[in-house]
Amino acid sequence: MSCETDTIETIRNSDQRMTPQRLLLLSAIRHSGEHVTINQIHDQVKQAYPFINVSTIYRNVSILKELRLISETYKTDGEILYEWIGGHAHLHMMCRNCNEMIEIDDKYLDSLKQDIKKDFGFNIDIDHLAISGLCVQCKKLEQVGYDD
Amino acid sequence: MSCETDTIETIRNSDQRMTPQRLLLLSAIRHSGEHVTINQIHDQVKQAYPFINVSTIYRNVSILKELRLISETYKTDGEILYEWIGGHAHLHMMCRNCNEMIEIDDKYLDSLKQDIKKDFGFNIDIDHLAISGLCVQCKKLEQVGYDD
DNA sequence: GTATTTATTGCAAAAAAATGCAGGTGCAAC
DNA sequence: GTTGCACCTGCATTTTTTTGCAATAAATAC
Repeated sequence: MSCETDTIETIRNSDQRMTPQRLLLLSAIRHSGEHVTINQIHDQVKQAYPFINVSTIYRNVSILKELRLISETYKTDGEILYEWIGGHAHLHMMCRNCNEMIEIDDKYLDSLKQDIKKDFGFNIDIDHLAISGLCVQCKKLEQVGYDD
Repeated sequence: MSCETDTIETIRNSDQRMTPQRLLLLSAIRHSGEHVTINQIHDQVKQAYPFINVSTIYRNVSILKELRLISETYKTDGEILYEWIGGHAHLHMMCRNCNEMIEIDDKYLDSLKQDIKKDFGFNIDIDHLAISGLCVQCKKLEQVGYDD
Protein backbone atom coordinates (compact mmCIF):
# COMPACT_ATOMS: atom_id res chain seq x y z
CA MET A 1 0.00 0.00 0.00
CA SER A 2 2.52 2.54 1.13
CA CYS A 3 4.80 1.59 -1.69
CA GLU A 4 2.00 2.33 -4.08
CA THR A 5 1.63 5.73 -2.54
CA ASP A 6 5.31 6.28 -3.17
CA THR A 7 4.89 5.31 -6.77
CA ILE A 8 2.04 7.72 -7.26
CA GLU A 9 4.11 10.44 -5.68
CA THR A 10 7.03 9.74 -7.96
CA ILE A 11 4.83 9.90 -10.98
CA ARG A 12 3.01 13.03 -9.92
CA ASN A 13 6.23 14.79 -9.09
CA SER A 14 7.51 14.34 -12.58
CA ASP A 15 4.62 15.97 -14.39
CA GLN A 16 2.90 12.72 -15.13
CA ARG A 17 -0.66 11.75 -14.46
CA MET A 18 -2.02 8.74 -12.71
CA THR A 19 -4.39 7.12 -15.13
CA PRO A 20 -6.29 3.89 -14.59
CA GLN A 21 -4.31 2.29 -17.39
CA ARG A 22 -1.08 3.23 -15.75
CA LEU A 23 -2.28 1.94 -12.44
CA LEU A 24 -3.21 -1.40 -13.94
CA LEU A 25 0.10 -1.63 -15.69
CA LEU A 26 1.99 -0.83 -12.54
CA SER A 27 0.12 -3.44 -10.63
CA ALA A 28 0.65 -6.00 -13.36
CA ILE A 29 4.40 -5.51 -13.28
CA ARG A 30 4.49 -5.40 -9.53
CA HIS A 31 2.50 -8.50 -8.92
CA SER A 32 3.19 -10.83 -11.78
CA GLY A 33 6.16 -12.80 -10.57
CA GLU A 34 9.60 -11.51 -11.20
CA HIS A 35 10.20 -10.74 -14.84
CA VAL A 36 7.69 -9.92 -17.49
CA THR A 37 7.74 -9.10 -21.15
CA ILE A 38 5.72 -6.39 -22.85
CA ASN A 39 3.24 -8.97 -24.04
CA GLN A 40 2.82 -10.53 -20.64
CA ILE A 41 2.08 -7.12 -19.21
CA HIS A 42 -0.37 -6.45 -21.98
CA ASP A 43 -2.16 -9.74 -21.48
CA GLN A 44 -2.36 -9.23 -17.79
CA VAL A 45 -3.78 -5.72 -18.03
CA LYS A 46 -6.24 -6.81 -20.68
CA GLN A 47 -7.86 -9.14 -18.19
CA ALA A 48 -8.96 -6.16 -16.17
CA TYR A 49 -9.36 -3.69 -19.04
CA PRO A 50 -9.62 -5.38 -22.42
CA PHE A 51 -9.48 -2.18 -24.47
CA ILE A 52 -5.98 -1.16 -23.56
CA ASN A 53 -3.70 -0.77 -26.52
CA VAL A 54 -0.20 -2.21 -26.83
CA SER A 55 1.19 1.19 -27.58
CA THR A 56 0.07 2.32 -24.17
CA ILE A 57 2.09 -0.47 -22.66
CA TYR A 58 5.15 0.44 -24.65
CA ARG A 59 4.87 4.10 -23.78
CA ASN A 60 4.30 3.57 -20.10
CA VAL A 61 6.99 1.01 -19.73
CA SER A 62 9.36 3.48 -21.27
CA ILE A 63 8.28 6.21 -18.86
CA LEU A 64 8.53 3.98 -15.81
CA LYS A 65 11.95 2.96 -16.95
CA GLU A 66 13.06 6.59 -17.13
CA LEU A 67 11.70 7.16 -13.65
CA ARG A 68 13.65 4.12 -12.57
CA LEU A 69 10.59 2.48 -11.10
CA ILE A 70 11.09 -0.58 -13.22
CA SER A 71 14.18 -2.11 -14.67
CA GLU A 72 14.80 -3.40 -18.13
CA THR A 73 16.90 -6.47 -18.75
CA TYR A 74 18.04 -7.64 -22.12
CA LYS A 75 18.28 -11.35 -22.09
CA THR A 76 21.07 -12.77 -24.16
CA ASP A 77 18.52 -14.30 -26.46
CA GLY A 78 17.16 -10.87 -27.23
CA GLU A 79 14.03 -10.97 -25.12
CA ILE A 80 13.47 -7.92 -22.97
CA LEU A 81 12.24 -8.33 -19.43
CA TYR A 82 10.80 -5.76 -17.09
CA GLU A 83 10.77 -5.96 -13.37
CA TRP A 84 9.65 -3.86 -10.46
CA ILE A 85 12.59 -2.33 -8.65
CA GLY A 86 11.78 -3.30 -5.12
CA GLY A 87 15.01 -2.65 -3.31
CA HIS A 88 16.20 -6.21 -3.89
CA ALA A 89 18.74 -5.48 -6.57
CA HIS A 90 20.19 -8.53 -8.23
CA LEU A 91 22.13 -9.67 -11.23
CA HIS A 92 20.92 -12.03 -13.88
CA MET A 93 23.16 -14.68 -15.23
CA MET A 94 21.79 -16.28 -18.32
CA CYS A 95 23.19 -19.47 -19.72
CA ARG A 96 23.89 -19.04 -23.40
CA ASN A 97 23.26 -22.72 -23.93
CA CYS A 98 20.10 -23.65 -22.03
CA ASN A 99 18.82 -20.12 -21.40
CA GLU A 100 18.35 -20.77 -17.74
CA MET A 101 18.49 -17.62 -15.66
CA ILE A 102 20.10 -17.43 -12.27
CA GLU A 103 19.60 -14.49 -9.96
CA ILE A 104 22.55 -13.39 -7.94
CA ASP A 105 22.66 -10.90 -5.12
CA ASP A 106 24.17 -7.60 -6.13
CA LYS A 107 26.71 -7.76 -3.32
CA TYR A 108 28.81 -9.69 -5.81
CA LEU A 109 29.13 -6.50 -7.76
CA ASP A 110 30.44 -4.44 -4.86
CA SER A 111 34.11 -4.90 -5.53
CA LEU A 112 33.76 -4.34 -9.27
CA LYS A 113 31.78 -1.19 -8.58
CA GLN A 114 34.43 0.15 -6.26
CA ASP A 115 37.27 -0.57 -8.64
CA ILE A 116 35.54 1.08 -11.57
CA LYS A 117 34.56 4.07 -9.51
CA LYS A 118 38.07 4.49 -8.19
CA ASP A 119 39.80 4.14 -11.54
CA PHE A 120 37.31 5.73 -13.91
CA GLY A 121 34.84 7.66 -11.80
CA PHE A 122 32.08 5.68 -13.41
CA ASN A 123 29.14 4.80 -11.15
CA ILE A 124 27.65 1.45 -12.02
CA ASP A 125 23.92 1.17 -11.52
CA ILE A 126 23.07 -1.35 -8.87
CA ASP A 127 20.12 -2.60 -10.82
CA HIS A 128 19.80 -4.75 -13.85
CA LEU A 129 22.15 -6.27 -16.25
CA ALA A 130 22.06 -9.71 -17.74
CA ILE A 131 25.35 -11.46 -18.00
CA SER A 132 25.89 -14.20 -20.49
CA GLY A 133 27.77 -17.36 -19.72
CA LEU A 134 27.51 -21.08 -19.16
CA CYS A 135 25.78 -22.70 -16.24
CA VAL A 136 27.30 -25.65 -14.37
CA GLN A 137 25.49 -28.31 -16.34
CA CYS A 138 26.18 -26.85 -19.77
CA LYS A 139 29.79 -26.19 -18.90
CA LYS A 140 30.18 -29.87 -18.09
CA LEU A 141 28.61 -30.88 -21.37
CA GLU A 142 30.94 -28.55 -23.24
CA GLN A 143 34.00 -30.12 -21.61
CA VAL A 144 34.74 -32.48 -24.41
CA GLY A 145 38.35 -32.12 -25.24
CA TYR A 146 39.76 -28.96 -23.78
CA ASP A 147 40.23 -27.51 -20.36
CA ASP A 148 40.63 -23.83 -19.55
CA MET B 1 45.18 -12.46 -43.43
CA SER B 2 45.84 -15.38 -41.17
CA CYS B 3 43.01 -14.35 -38.96
CA GLU B 4 40.74 -14.50 -41.96
CA THR B 5 41.89 -18.02 -42.61
CA ASP B 6 40.98 -18.85 -39.05
CA THR B 7 37.55 -17.41 -39.57
CA ILE B 8 36.97 -19.44 -42.68
CA GLU B 9 38.10 -22.54 -40.83
CA THR B 10 35.74 -21.88 -37.96
CA ILE B 11 32.85 -21.42 -40.31
CA ARG B 12 33.61 -24.47 -42.40
CA ASN B 13 34.09 -26.59 -39.34
CA SER B 14 30.61 -25.85 -38.20
CA ASP B 15 28.79 -26.91 -41.31
CA GLN B 16 28.53 -23.43 -42.68
CA ARG B 17 29.56 -22.14 -46.05
CA MET B 18 31.72 -19.29 -47.04
CA THR B 19 29.64 -17.21 -49.36
CA PRO B 20 30.62 -13.90 -50.92
CA GLN B 21 27.95 -12.16 -48.89
CA ARG B 22 29.27 -13.63 -45.72
CA LEU B 23 32.79 -12.65 -46.62
CA LEU B 24 31.76 -9.07 -47.23
CA LEU B 25 29.86 -8.99 -44.00
CA LEU B 26 32.78 -10.35 -42.05
CA SER B 27 35.09 -7.82 -43.53
CA ALA B 28 32.65 -5.02 -42.83
CA ILE B 29 32.45 -5.89 -39.17
CA ARG B 30 36.14 -6.49 -38.90
CA HIS B 31 37.23 -3.27 -40.49
CA SER B 32 34.65 -0.69 -39.65
CA GLY B 33 35.91 0.72 -36.40
CA GLU B 34 34.89 -0.83 -33.17
CA HIS B 35 31.15 -1.19 -32.86
CA VAL B 36 28.61 -1.38 -35.62
CA THR B 37 24.88 -1.76 -35.84
CA ILE B 38 22.99 -4.03 -38.22
CA ASN B 39 22.22 -1.09 -40.46
CA GLN B 40 25.78 0.11 -40.54
CA ILE B 41 26.90 -3.33 -41.57
CA HIS B 42 24.21 -3.41 -44.21
CA ASP B 43 25.19 -0.02 -45.60
CA GLN B 44 28.81 -0.98 -45.71
CA VAL B 45 28.24 -4.27 -47.50
CA LYS B 46 25.87 -2.60 -49.95
CA GLN B 47 28.69 -0.45 -51.18
CA ALA B 48 30.40 -3.54 -52.53
CA TYR B 49 27.30 -5.53 -53.32
CA PRO B 50 24.16 -3.41 -53.53
CA PHE B 51 21.73 -6.31 -53.81
CA ILE B 52 22.33 -7.78 -50.41
CA ASN B 53 19.22 -8.04 -48.31
CA VAL B 54 18.99 -6.91 -44.70
CA SER B 55 17.71 -10.29 -43.72
CA THR B 56 20.99 -11.77 -44.83
CA ILE B 57 22.73 -9.44 -42.45
CA TYR B 58 20.43 -10.41 -39.61
CA ARG B 59 20.89 -14.07 -40.20
CA ASN B 60 24.61 -13.97 -40.64
CA VAL B 61 25.15 -11.79 -37.65
CA SER B 62 23.18 -14.29 -35.67
CA ILE B 63 25.28 -17.17 -36.94
CA LEU B 64 28.55 -15.39 -36.28
CA LYS B 65 27.32 -14.61 -32.82
CA GLU B 66 26.61 -18.27 -32.16
CA LEU B 67 30.08 -19.13 -33.36
CA ARG B 68 31.40 -16.46 -31.04
CA LEU B 69 33.25 -14.72 -33.83
CA ILE B 70 31.49 -11.48 -33.10
CA SER B 71 30.01 -10.15 -29.93
CA GLU B 72 26.68 -8.50 -29.38
CA THR B 73 26.28 -5.65 -26.96
CA TYR B 74 22.99 -4.22 -25.87
CA LYS B 75 23.48 -0.59 -25.18
CA THR B 76 21.37 0.72 -22.36
CA ASP B 77 19.46 2.82 -24.84
CA GLY B 78 18.38 -0.31 -26.68
CA GLU B 79 20.72 -0.11 -29.63
CA ILE B 80 22.54 -3.31 -30.43
CA LEU B 81 26.18 -3.21 -31.38
CA TYR B 82 28.30 -5.87 -32.98
CA GLU B 83 32.00 -6.15 -32.78
CA TRP B 84 34.69 -8.45 -33.95
CA ILE B 85 36.08 -10.52 -31.12
CA GLY B 86 39.75 -9.96 -31.54
CA GLY B 87 41.13 -11.25 -28.29
CA HIS B 88 40.88 -7.84 -26.68
CA ALA B 89 37.91 -8.52 -24.44
CA HIS B 90 36.57 -5.48 -22.72
CA LEU B 91 33.60 -4.16 -20.83
CA HIS B 92 31.40 -1.35 -21.93
CA MET B 93 30.19 1.13 -19.43
CA MET B 94 27.45 3.28 -20.82
CA CYS B 95 26.32 6.43 -19.09
CA ARG B 96 22.57 6.44 -18.80
CA ASN B 97 22.56 10.21 -18.95
CA CYS B 98 24.88 11.27 -21.75
CA ASN B 99 25.20 7.86 -23.47
CA GLU B 100 28.94 8.08 -23.51
CA MET B 101 30.57 4.66 -23.66
CA ILE B 102 33.75 3.83 -21.83
CA GLU B 103 35.71 0.70 -22.57
CA ILE B 104 37.29 -1.04 -19.67
CA ASP B 105 39.74 -3.88 -19.66
CA ASP B 106 38.16 -7.17 -18.74
CA LYS B 107 40.67 -7.76 -15.96
CA TYR B 108 38.24 -5.79 -13.81
CA LEU B 109 35.86 -8.70 -14.14
CA ASP B 110 38.29 -11.30 -12.89
CA SER B 111 37.30 -11.24 -9.27
CA LEU B 112 33.56 -11.19 -10.03
CA LYS B 113 34.03 -14.11 -12.39
CA GLN B 114 35.86 -16.12 -9.77
CA ASP B 115 33.30 -15.44 -7.07
CA ILE B 116 30.38 -16.40 -9.27
CA LYS B 117 32.13 -19.51 -10.47
CA LYS B 118 33.00 -20.57 -6.96
CA ASP B 119 29.58 -19.96 -5.49
CA PHE B 120 27.28 -20.87 -8.37
CA GLY B 121 29.36 -22.76 -10.88
CA PHE B 122 28.33 -20.22 -13.46
CA ASN B 123 30.97 -19.32 -16.05
CA ILE B 124 30.69 -15.70 -17.12
CA ASP B 125 31.63 -15.04 -20.71
CA ILE B 126 34.71 -12.91 -20.92
CA ASP B 127 33.40 -10.95 -23.81
CA HIS B 128 30.73 -8.38 -24.06
CA LEU B 129 28.39 -6.91 -21.62
CA ALA B 130 27.26 -3.37 -21.37
CA ILE B 131 26.86 -1.96 -17.92
CA SER B 132 24.70 1.01 -17.26
CA GLY B 133 25.62 3.77 -14.90
CA LEU B 134 26.63 7.38 -14.58
CA CYS B 135 29.89 8.81 -15.79
CA VAL B 136 31.94 11.26 -13.72
CA GLN B 137 30.50 14.36 -15.30
CA CYS B 138 26.88 13.30 -15.13
CA LYS B 139 27.27 12.07 -11.58
CA LYS B 140 28.48 15.53 -10.61
CA LEU B 141 25.56 17.18 -12.31
CA GLU B 142 23.17 14.89 -10.50
CA GLN B 143 24.68 15.79 -7.15
CA VAL B 144 22.13 18.43 -6.32
CA GLY B 145 20.87 17.77 -2.87
CA TYR B 146 21.64 14.28 -1.75
CA ASP B 147 24.73 12.23 -1.18
CA ASP B 148 24.94 8.45 -1.23
C1' DG C 1 -18.87 21.73 -8.71
C1' DT C 2 -17.05 23.87 -13.21
C1' DA C 3 -13.70 25.42 -16.36
C1' DT C 4 -9.02 25.27 -18.13
C1' DT C 5 -4.85 23.31 -19.28
C1' DT C 6 -2.15 19.76 -20.95
C1' DA C 7 -0.62 14.94 -20.54
C1' DT C 8 -2.42 10.53 -22.07
C1' DT C 9 -5.01 7.29 -24.68
C1' DG C 10 -6.60 4.50 -28.66
C1' DC C 11 -6.66 4.07 -33.24
C1' DA C 12 -4.54 3.82 -37.56
C1' DA C 13 -0.68 3.88 -40.12
C1' DA C 14 4.41 3.59 -40.61
C1' DA C 15 8.74 1.79 -39.61
C1' DA C 16 11.69 -1.79 -38.10
C1' DA C 17 12.80 -6.50 -37.34
C1' DA C 18 12.09 -11.32 -37.97
C1' DT C 19 10.61 -15.42 -40.61
C1' DG C 20 9.05 -18.93 -44.43
C1' DC C 21 9.94 -20.53 -48.59
C1' DA C 22 11.50 -21.54 -53.36
C1' DG C 23 15.26 -21.16 -56.10
C1' DG C 24 20.36 -20.67 -56.18
C1' DT C 25 24.95 -22.14 -54.95
C1' DG C 26 29.07 -23.77 -52.14
C1' DC C 27 31.52 -27.71 -51.61
C1' DA C 28 32.65 -32.50 -51.25
C1' DA C 29 32.51 -36.88 -53.64
C1' DC C 30 33.01 -38.91 -57.67
C1' DG D 1 34.18 -31.50 -64.82
C1' DT D 2 29.67 -33.11 -63.04
C1' DT D 3 26.35 -34.32 -59.51
C1' DG D 4 23.86 -34.11 -55.27
C1' DC D 5 22.87 -32.44 -50.94
C1' DA D 6 22.26 -29.10 -47.62
C1' DC D 7 23.01 -24.55 -46.67
C1' DC D 8 22.14 -19.60 -48.13
C1' DT D 9 19.99 -15.87 -50.30
C1' DG D 10 16.42 -12.67 -51.65
C1' DC D 11 11.86 -11.74 -51.81
C1' DA D 12 7.41 -11.54 -49.81
C1' DT D 13 5.07 -11.77 -45.70
C1' DT D 14 4.33 -11.53 -40.87
C1' DT D 15 5.29 -9.85 -36.51
C1' DT D 16 6.85 -6.36 -33.45
C1' DT D 17 7.63 -1.65 -32.16
C1' DT D 18 7.09 3.22 -32.94
C1' DT D 19 4.72 7.45 -34.26
C1' DG D 20 0.96 11.12 -35.48
C1' DC D 21 -3.19 12.83 -34.25
C1' DA D 22 -7.86 13.72 -32.58
C1' DA D 23 -10.48 12.80 -28.62
C1' DT D 24 -10.35 12.07 -23.73
C1' DA D 25 -9.58 12.82 -19.06
C1' DA D 26 -6.28 14.08 -14.99
C1' DA D 27 -4.94 17.79 -12.12
C1' DT D 28 -5.25 22.61 -10.84
C1' DA D 29 -7.49 26.94 -10.06
C1' DC D 30 -11.59 29.13 -9.41
